Amino acid sequence: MSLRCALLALLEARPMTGYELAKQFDHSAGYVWHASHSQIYPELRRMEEAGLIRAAATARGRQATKRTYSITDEGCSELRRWVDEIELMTRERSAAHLKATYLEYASYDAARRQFETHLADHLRQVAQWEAHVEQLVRRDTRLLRQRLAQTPEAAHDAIVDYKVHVYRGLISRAQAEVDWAREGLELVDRLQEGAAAQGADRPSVPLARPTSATSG
Amino acid sequence: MSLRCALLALLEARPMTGYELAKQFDHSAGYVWHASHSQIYPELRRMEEAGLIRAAATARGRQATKRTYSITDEGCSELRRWVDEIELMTRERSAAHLKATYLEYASYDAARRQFETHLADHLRQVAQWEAHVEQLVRRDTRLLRQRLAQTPEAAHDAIVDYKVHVYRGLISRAQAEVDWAREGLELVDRLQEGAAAQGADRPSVPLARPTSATSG
DNA sequence: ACAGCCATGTAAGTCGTTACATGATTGC
DNA sequence: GCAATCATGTAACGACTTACATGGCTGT
Repeated sequence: MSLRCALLALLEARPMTGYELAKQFDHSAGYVWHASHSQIYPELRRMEEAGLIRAAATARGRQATKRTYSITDEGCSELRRWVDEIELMTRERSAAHLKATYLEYASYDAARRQFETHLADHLRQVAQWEAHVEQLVRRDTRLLRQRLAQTPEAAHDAIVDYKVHVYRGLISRAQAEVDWAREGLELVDRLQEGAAAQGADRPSVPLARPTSATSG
Repeated sequence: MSLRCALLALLEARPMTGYELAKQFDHSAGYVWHASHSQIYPELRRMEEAGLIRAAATARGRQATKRTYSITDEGCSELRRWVDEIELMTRERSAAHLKATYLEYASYDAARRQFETHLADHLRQVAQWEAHVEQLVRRDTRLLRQRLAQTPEAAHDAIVDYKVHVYRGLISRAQAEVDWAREGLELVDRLQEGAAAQGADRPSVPLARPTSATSG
C-alpha cells in the first residue's frame, strides 16, 4: 500500500511517466520510501487497472510507447483514505544492530569497520536530508512548486511544514545513529585496551565449542 | 542472511527447538530482528541441509517429533564470517514518515491520531528496551548467563557491552521518534490554530483537482 | 474434560531485489 | 557515430505475512 500511495501522492502534483516517477524515488520521495523501476512499472499497471490512475499513451518510434499517468478522482479518494488511516508500526528489523549485538565474535578491526561504515552512511544521509529541508523551506523544488501552484494559499503552510517536519525527524534519527556509531568506535577502543594484556586480535570467544555430541 | 545468522547466534548459546527460537524472537533477539515461526521452521530445515546446524529428533506421541537444533563447527564459521563482513545500509523505507509527508490531505484529527499512535508505540519500545538493558547490565537473562558460562571471563565485558550498546542505541533512536511525534502534535495544533479563521477541519487541499482531461 | 502451552508445519500471497533485455531521443 | 539519458518492461529469486492445520503434554 505504501508504494501505491507514494505514487498516487507524486501524481497528485502532476502527471508523470514511470521513468519520471522512478527518478523521484532517487530523491525527494525516495528519501523516505525507496523503490526501483522494476517495482514501479508493474505497480502502475495494477493501479491503472484498479482505476486509480489513467495513462495517456504516446508513440515513440515504431514499437515503443510512452505512458504518462495522471491521478483519477478514485485515486484521490484512495489517497485521502490512506492518510486518514493510522499507520501501524512495523516490527524492528535492523541488520546493523543485529550484527552489532554479536560483535564479540568479530575482530576489533572488523567491529571498527562496521561502526565506521555506519557513521559514514548516516552522515551522508544527514547531509542529504538537510539539503532537502533547505530546499523545502525555500519552497524551490519543482514538485513542491507545482503542488503549491494548484492549492489555495491557506494550505501552503501545512503542505510545507509537514514535509519539513518529516525530514527534520529523519535527520535527528540519523543523528542518533551517528552518535551511536561514534560511541561504538570508542567502545571498541576501550575493549581492545582492556584486553591489551592478552594481546588478542578479538575477544576470546571460542569459534567452535564442545557441542553435546559431535556425532554424524 | 540476517535471520539465518540470528538463529545461529542464538544456537551458539545453547541447543534449542524451533519453538524456543521463535519465543526468543518475541523478546531479546526479536527486539532487534523480528521473525515469526512460519519463517523460522523452514529456515532451520535449510540450515540443517546446509550443515550449519544439526537436529536431534526425539519422538512425541506416535506421529510428532521434536527437533532440538545445535550449531555445528560449520555454523560457527558462518557466524564468524558474517560478523566480520560489513553490513550495507538498507534504503530508507518508513511508512510512518511517508504518510506524515502527506498529512496535508488528512483531517487535523487524523494527523493527531497518527502522531499519538507513533508516540505511544515508541514509548512502549523505549520501556521494553530499557528493561532489557537493565537485565543485561545485571547479567541476568538466561541466554546471556549460558553464553557467559561457556566463555573465558576475559571476553565477558565485550559480550555484555556490545549488547548494551546496541539497545542503548535503539533507545536513543526511539527517543528521537518520541520527540518527533510530540513536535508533530504541536505542529498540528499550530496549523489548526493558524487556519482557525477558516474553520476548516483540514488544510484546504482539494480532493480531486481538474485533471487535464476527465475523459474516459 | 478443558485450557493453556509446547511443538511443527504448509499454502497463498505480497513485497522487494538483482539481473536481464530492449529500444528511442538528444546533443556533441 | 557515440554516449548519455529517456523509457519500459520481464524473470527468477528471496524475504516476509497471514491464515490454516495438526497434534502432544501438563495441570486443574
